[in-house]
Amino acid sequence: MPKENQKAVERIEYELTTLIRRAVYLDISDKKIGHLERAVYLLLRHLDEFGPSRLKELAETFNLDISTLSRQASAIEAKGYILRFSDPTDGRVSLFKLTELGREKLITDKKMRIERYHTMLEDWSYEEKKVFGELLVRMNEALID
Amino acid sequence: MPKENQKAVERIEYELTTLIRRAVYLDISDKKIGHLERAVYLLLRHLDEFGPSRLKELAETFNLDISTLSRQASAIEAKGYILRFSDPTDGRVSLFKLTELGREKLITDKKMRIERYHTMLEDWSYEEKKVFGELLVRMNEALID
DNA sequence: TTATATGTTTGTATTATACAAGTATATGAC
DNA sequence: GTCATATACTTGTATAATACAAACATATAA
Repeated sequence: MPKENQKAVERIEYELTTLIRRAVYLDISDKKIGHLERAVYLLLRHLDEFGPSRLKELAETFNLDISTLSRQASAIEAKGYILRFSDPTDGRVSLFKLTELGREKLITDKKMRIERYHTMLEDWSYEEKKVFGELLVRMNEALID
Repeated sequence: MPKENQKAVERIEYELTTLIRRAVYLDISDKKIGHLERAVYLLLRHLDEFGPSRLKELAETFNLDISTLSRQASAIEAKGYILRFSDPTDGRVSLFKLTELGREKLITDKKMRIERYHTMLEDWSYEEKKVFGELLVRMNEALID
Protein backbone atom coordinates (compact mmCIF):
# COMPACT_ATOMS: atom_id res chain seq x y z
CA MET A 1 0.00 0.00 0.00
CA PRO A 2 2.24 2.79 -1.21
CA LYS A 3 -0.52 5.32 -0.71
CA GLU A 4 -0.92 4.55 2.97
CA ASN A 5 2.83 4.55 3.39
CA GLN A 6 2.94 8.00 1.82
CA LYS A 7 0.27 9.22 4.23
CA ALA A 8 2.18 7.85 7.18
CA VAL A 9 5.37 9.65 6.16
CA GLU A 10 3.46 12.86 5.54
CA ARG A 11 1.98 12.65 8.99
CA ILE A 12 5.40 12.12 10.56
CA GLU A 13 6.75 15.16 8.72
CA TYR A 14 3.82 17.27 9.83
CA GLU A 15 3.77 16.17 13.42
CA LEU A 16 7.51 16.33 13.95
CA THR A 17 7.61 19.89 12.62
CA THR A 18 4.83 20.81 15.01
CA LEU A 19 6.43 18.97 17.90
CA ILE A 20 9.72 20.78 17.48
CA ARG A 21 8.01 24.15 17.53
CA ARG A 22 6.04 23.32 20.64
CA ALA A 23 8.87 21.70 22.51
CA VAL A 24 11.28 24.53 21.80
CA TYR A 25 8.69 26.98 23.05
CA LEU A 26 8.11 24.95 26.17
CA ASP A 27 11.82 25.11 26.92
CA ILE A 28 11.86 28.89 26.63
CA SER A 29 8.55 29.87 28.18
CA ASP A 30 7.49 30.41 31.76
CA LYS A 31 6.38 26.82 31.74
CA LYS A 32 9.90 25.75 31.05
CA ILE A 33 10.99 22.60 32.72
CA GLY A 34 13.39 22.99 35.61
CA HIS A 35 15.87 25.81 36.05
CA LEU A 36 18.49 25.16 33.44
CA GLU A 37 18.30 26.46 29.92
CA ARG A 38 18.25 23.80 27.28
CA ALA A 39 21.83 24.49 26.17
CA VAL A 40 23.08 24.21 29.74
CA TYR A 41 21.09 21.09 30.42
CA LEU A 42 22.45 19.40 27.31
CA LEU A 43 26.03 20.36 28.09
CA LEU A 44 25.83 19.09 31.67
CA ARG A 45 24.13 15.94 30.47
CA HIS A 46 26.91 15.34 27.97
CA LEU A 47 29.62 15.75 30.61
CA ASP A 48 27.75 13.43 32.94
CA GLU A 49 27.38 10.81 30.25
CA PHE A 50 30.74 11.00 28.49
CA GLY A 51 33.01 12.39 31.19
CA PRO A 52 35.43 15.30 30.83
CA SER A 53 35.29 16.82 27.37
CA ARG A 54 37.08 19.46 25.41
CA LEU A 55 35.41 22.35 23.60
CA LYS A 56 35.86 20.88 20.18
CA GLU A 57 34.06 17.72 21.22
CA LEU A 58 31.21 19.70 22.70
CA ALA A 59 30.94 21.90 19.63
CA GLU A 60 30.73 18.86 17.38
CA THR A 61 28.20 17.21 19.64
CA PHE A 62 25.89 20.19 19.47
CA ASN A 63 26.71 21.25 15.93
CA LEU A 64 27.74 24.69 17.08
CA ASP A 65 30.80 26.80 16.42
CA ILE A 66 33.67 26.37 18.87
CA SER A 67 33.51 30.07 19.72
CA THR A 68 29.90 29.65 20.77
CA LEU A 69 30.78 26.75 23.02
CA SER A 70 33.74 28.67 24.40
CA ARG A 71 31.40 31.40 25.62
CA GLN A 72 28.75 28.99 26.82
CA ALA A 73 31.26 26.94 28.76
CA SER A 74 32.73 30.07 30.36
CA ALA A 75 29.27 31.18 31.45
CA ILE A 76 28.46 27.78 32.90
CA GLU A 77 31.85 27.67 34.59
CA ALA A 78 31.14 31.09 36.12
CA LYS A 79 27.97 29.66 37.61
CA GLY A 80 30.02 26.92 39.19
CA TYR A 81 28.38 24.02 37.38
CA ILE A 82 31.49 22.92 35.54
CA LEU A 83 35.21 23.09 36.16
CA ARG A 84 37.96 23.77 33.67
CA PHE A 85 41.30 21.99 33.86
CA SER A 86 44.23 21.53 31.54
CA ASP A 87 44.74 18.34 29.63
CA PRO A 88 48.02 17.02 31.11
CA THR A 89 48.98 15.53 27.76
CA ASP A 90 48.29 18.67 25.70
CA GLY A 91 48.59 22.15 27.11
CA ARG A 92 46.36 23.66 24.46
CA VAL A 93 43.34 21.71 25.51
CA SER A 94 40.87 22.80 28.16
CA LEU A 95 38.86 19.96 29.60
CA PHE A 96 35.59 20.51 31.41
CA LYS A 97 33.97 18.34 34.01
CA LEU A 98 30.91 18.57 36.20
CA THR A 99 31.27 20.03 39.67
CA GLU A 100 29.24 18.57 42.53
CA LEU A 101 26.90 21.54 42.21
CA GLY A 102 26.58 20.94 38.48
CA ARG A 103 25.76 17.31 39.03
CA GLU A 104 23.13 18.21 41.61
CA LYS A 105 21.57 20.75 39.28
CA LEU A 106 21.55 18.24 36.48
CA ILE A 107 19.92 15.57 38.61
CA THR A 108 17.29 17.96 39.94
CA ASP A 109 16.49 19.23 36.50
CA LYS A 110 16.35 15.82 34.94
CA LYS A 111 13.95 14.72 37.67
CA MET A 112 11.70 17.68 36.98
CA ARG A 113 11.76 17.07 33.26
CA ILE A 114 10.96 13.41 33.68
CA GLU A 115 8.21 14.28 36.13
CA ARG A 116 6.68 16.55 33.54
CA TYR A 117 6.79 13.80 30.95
CA HIS A 118 5.12 11.46 33.43
CA THR A 119 2.29 13.95 33.77
CA MET A 120 2.00 14.60 30.05
CA LEU A 121 1.95 10.90 29.28
CA GLU A 122 -0.09 9.72 32.23
CA ASP A 123 -2.89 8.36 30.06
CA TRP A 124 -0.50 6.40 27.85
CA SER A 125 -0.15 2.70 28.45
CA TYR A 126 3.24 1.30 29.35
CA GLU A 127 3.31 -0.44 25.99
CA GLU A 128 2.73 2.82 24.15
CA LYS A 129 5.49 4.59 26.03
CA LYS A 130 7.85 1.74 25.39
CA VAL A 131 7.16 1.69 21.66
CA PHE A 132 7.35 5.48 21.39
CA GLY A 133 10.73 5.49 23.12
CA GLU A 134 12.06 2.81 20.82
CA LEU A 135 10.85 4.59 17.72
CA LEU A 136 12.38 7.85 18.95
CA VAL A 137 15.72 6.09 19.28
CA ARG A 138 15.45 4.96 15.69
CA MET A 139 14.32 8.40 14.55
CA ASN A 140 17.36 9.90 16.21
CA GLU A 141 19.59 7.44 14.45
CA ALA A 142 17.94 8.35 11.18
CA LEU A 143 18.54 12.04 11.87
CA ILE A 144 22.29 11.66 12.26
CA ASP A 145 22.71 11.25 8.47
CA MET B 1 5.85 -2.65 36.50
CA PRO B 2 6.46 0.85 37.72
CA LYS B 3 10.18 0.48 37.22
CA GLU B 4 9.89 -0.33 33.54
CA ASN B 5 7.38 2.47 33.11
CA GLN B 6 9.88 4.85 34.69
CA LYS B 7 12.58 3.68 32.28
CA ALA B 8 10.27 4.20 29.33
CA VAL B 9 9.48 7.78 30.34
CA GLU B 10 13.15 8.50 30.97
CA ARG B 11 13.97 7.26 27.54
CA ILE B 12 11.31 9.45 25.97
CA GLU B 13 12.66 12.48 27.80
CA TYR B 14 16.19 11.70 26.71
CA GLU B 15 15.42 10.94 23.12
CA LEU B 16 13.06 13.85 22.57
CA THR B 17 15.64 16.29 23.91
CA THR B 18 18.18 14.83 21.54
CA LEU B 19 15.76 14.81 18.64
CA ILE B 20 14.92 18.47 19.05
CA ARG B 21 18.56 19.44 19.02
CA ARG B 22 19.27 17.42 15.91
CA ALA B 23 16.17 18.47 14.05
CA VAL B 24 16.69 22.15 14.76
CA TYR B 25 20.25 21.83 13.51
CA LEU B 26 19.12 20.06 10.37
CA ASP B 27 16.79 22.94 9.61
CA ILE B 28 19.59 25.47 9.93
CA SER B 29 22.50 23.63 8.36
CA ASP B 30 23.61 23.22 4.78
CA LYS B 31 21.64 20.04 4.79
CA LYS B 32 18.50 21.96 5.47
CA ILE B 33 15.42 20.70 3.79
CA GLY B 34 14.12 22.76 0.91
CA HIS B 35 14.52 26.47 0.45
CA LEU B 36 12.31 27.98 3.10
CA GLU B 37 13.40 28.67 6.62
CA ARG B 38 11.44 26.86 9.25
CA ALA B 39 9.58 29.98 10.39
CA VAL B 40 8.54 30.76 6.82
CA TYR B 41 7.53 27.19 6.14
CA LEU B 42 5.37 27.05 9.25
CA LEU B 43 3.71 30.37 8.50
CA LEU B 44 2.88 29.41 4.93
CA ARG B 45 1.66 26.04 6.12
CA HIS B 46 -0.63 27.69 8.63
CA LEU B 47 -2.15 29.99 6.02
CA ASP B 48 -2.64 27.07 3.68
CA GLU B 49 -4.32 25.03 6.35
CA PHE B 50 -6.42 27.65 8.15
CA GLY B 51 -6.91 30.30 5.48
CA PRO B 52 -6.36 34.06 5.85
CA SER B 53 -5.10 34.92 9.32
CA ARG B 54 -4.33 38.01 11.32
CA LEU B 55 -1.06 38.69 13.10
CA LYS B 56 -2.44 38.02 16.53
CA GLU B 57 -3.59 34.57 15.46
CA LEU B 58 -0.21 33.77 13.93
CA ALA B 59 1.61 35.02 17.01
CA GLU B 60 -0.49 32.80 19.25
CA THR B 61 -0.05 29.83 16.96
CA PHE B 62 3.71 30.11 17.09
CA ASN B 63 3.98 31.38 20.66
CA LEU B 64 5.85 34.45 19.50
CA ASP B 65 5.37 38.13 20.21
CA ILE B 66 3.12 40.01 17.80
CA SER B 67 5.97 42.37 16.95
CA THR B 68 8.07 39.43 15.86
CA LEU B 69 5.31 38.16 13.61
CA SER B 70 4.76 41.66 12.27
CA ARG B 71 8.33 41.74 11.02
CA GLN B 72 8.31 38.16 9.79
CA ALA B 73 5.10 38.68 7.88
CA SER B 74 6.44 41.87 6.30
CA ALA B 75 9.56 40.04 5.18
CA ILE B 76 7.57 37.17 3.72
CA GLU B 77 5.23 39.63 2.05
CA ALA B 78 8.21 41.41 0.50
CA LYS B 79 9.27 38.09 -1.01
CA GLY B 80 5.84 37.80 -2.58
CA TYR B 81 4.80 34.63 -0.77
CA ILE B 82 1.91 36.21 1.11
CA LEU B 83 -0.45 39.09 0.52
CA ARG B 84 -1.77 41.57 3.05
CA PHE B 85 -5.32 42.90 2.90
CA SER B 86 -7.59 44.75 5.25
CA ASP B 87 -10.30 43.00 7.17
CA PRO B 88 -13.48 44.56 5.71
CA THR B 89 -15.21 44.26 9.08
CA ASP B 90 -12.40 45.82 11.14
CA GLY B 91 -10.04 48.41 9.75
CA ARG B 92 -7.40 47.73 12.38
CA VAL B 93 -6.85 44.18 11.27
CA SER B 94 -4.40 43.08 8.57
CA LEU B 95 -5.16 39.70 7.13
CA PHE B 96 -2.58 37.63 5.28
CA LYS B 97 -3.14 34.98 2.67
CA LEU B 98 -0.94 32.88 0.43
CA THR B 99 -0.11 34.14 -3.04
CA GLU B 100 0.14 31.68 -5.90
CA LEU B 101 3.91 31.91 -5.61
CA GLY B 102 3.68 31.25 -1.90
CA ARG B 103 1.54 28.21 -2.43
CA GLU B 104 3.94 26.87 -5.04
CA LYS B 105 6.90 27.39 -2.71
CA LEU B 106 5.07 25.67 0.10
CA ILE B 107 4.15 22.69 -2.06
CA THR B 108 7.68 22.33 -3.41
CA ASP B 109 9.18 22.56 0.02
CA LYS B 110 6.74 20.18 1.59
CA LYS B 111 7.53 17.66 -1.15
CA MET B 112 11.23 17.96 -0.47
CA ARG B 113 10.76 17.57 3.25
CA ILE B 114 8.55 14.53 2.84
CA GLU B 115 11.03 13.09 0.37
CA ARG B 116 13.76 13.45 2.96
CA TYR B 117 11.67 11.68 5.56
CA HIS B 118 11.02 8.88 3.06
CA THR B 119 14.75 8.44 2.73
CA MET B 120 15.43 8.65 6.44
CA LEU B 121 12.71 6.13 7.21
CA GLU B 122 13.21 3.83 4.27
CA ASP B 123 14.05 0.83 6.42
CA TRP B 124 11.00 1.29 8.63
CA SER B 125 8.02 -0.92 8.03
CA TYR B 126 4.73 0.66 7.14
CA GLU B 127 3.38 -0.45 10.48
CA GLU B 128 6.19 1.29 12.36
CA LYS B 129 5.67 4.53 10.48
CA LYS B 130 1.97 4.38 11.12
CA VAL B 131 2.40 3.83 14.84
CA PHE B 132 5.07 6.50 15.12
CA GLY B 133 2.82 9.02 13.38
CA GLU B 134 -0.05 8.21 15.69
CA LEU B 135 2.08 8.51 18.79
CA LEU B 136 3.48 11.82 17.57
CA VAL B 137 -0.05 13.14 17.23
CA ARG B 138 -0.72 12.18 20.82
CA MET B 139 2.60 13.61 21.97
CA ASN B 140 1.69 16.90 20.32
CA GLU B 141 -1.65 16.93 22.07
CA ALA B 142 0.13 16.29 25.34
CA LEU B 143 2.49 19.20 24.66
CA ILE B 144 -0.29 21.75 24.27
CA ASP B 145 -0.93 21.81 28.04
C1' DT C 1 -18.00 62.80 21.61
C1' DT C 2 -14.62 61.45 24.23
C1' DA C 3 -12.24 57.82 26.98
C1' DT C 4 -10.75 53.32 26.60
C1' DA C 5 -9.66 49.00 24.30
C1' DT C 6 -7.62 46.55 20.45
C1' DG C 7 -4.48 45.56 16.41
C1' DT C 8 -0.38 46.65 14.45
C1' DT C 9 4.17 48.95 13.66
C1' DT C 10 8.41 50.77 15.05
C1' DG C 11 12.35 51.81 18.30
C1' DT C 12 15.49 49.63 21.30
C1' DA C 13 17.91 46.12 23.96
C1' DT C 14 19.30 41.38 24.49
C1' DT C 15 20.87 36.98 23.17
C1' DA C 16 22.64 33.26 20.43
C1' DT C 17 25.04 32.57 16.86
C1' DA C 18 28.98 32.44 13.03
C1' DC C 19 33.13 34.00 11.13
C1' DA C 20 37.59 36.04 11.39
C1' DA C 21 41.60 37.49 13.74
C1' DG C 22 44.59 36.83 17.49
C1' DT C 23 47.14 33.99 21.11
C1' DA C 24 49.14 29.89 23.11
C1' DT C 25 50.90 25.43 22.57
C1' DA C 26 52.38 21.39 19.97
C1' DT C 27 54.55 18.98 16.03
C1' DG C 28 57.47 18.12 12.28
C1' DA C 29 61.14 19.27 8.85
C1' DC C 30 65.54 20.45 8.50
C1' DG D 1 67.45 22.62 18.51
C1' DT D 2 64.88 26.13 15.78
C1' DC D 3 61.48 27.67 13.00
C1' DA D 4 57.28 26.97 10.09
C1' DT D 5 52.94 25.09 10.36
C1' DA D 6 49.00 23.03 12.59
C1' DT D 7 45.76 22.83 16.37
C1' DA D 8 42.90 24.51 20.43
C1' DC D 9 40.94 28.04 22.16
C1' DT D 10 39.56 33.13 23.03
C1' DT D 11 38.10 37.49 21.71
C1' DG D 12 36.27 41.07 18.43
C1' DT D 13 32.60 41.99 15.44
C1' DA D 14 28.41 41.44 12.69
C1' DT D 15 23.88 39.51 12.13
C1' DA D 16 19.39 37.66 13.08
C1' DA D 17 15.56 36.48 15.99
C1' DT D 18 13.48 37.79 19.63
C1' DA D 19 10.79 40.56 23.56
C1' DC D 20 9.19 44.66 25.52
C1' DA D 21 7.65 49.29 25.35
C1' DA D 22 6.02 53.28 23.02
C1' DA D 23 3.56 55.12 19.24
C1' DC D 24 -0.17 55.10 16.03
C1' DA D 25 -4.63 53.83 13.91
C1' DT D 26 -9.12 52.23 14.41
C1' DA D 27 -13.10 50.53 17.00
C1' DT D 28 -16.30 50.46 20.93
C1' DA D 29 -18.84 52.04 24.70
C1' DA D 30 -20.30 55.29 28.29
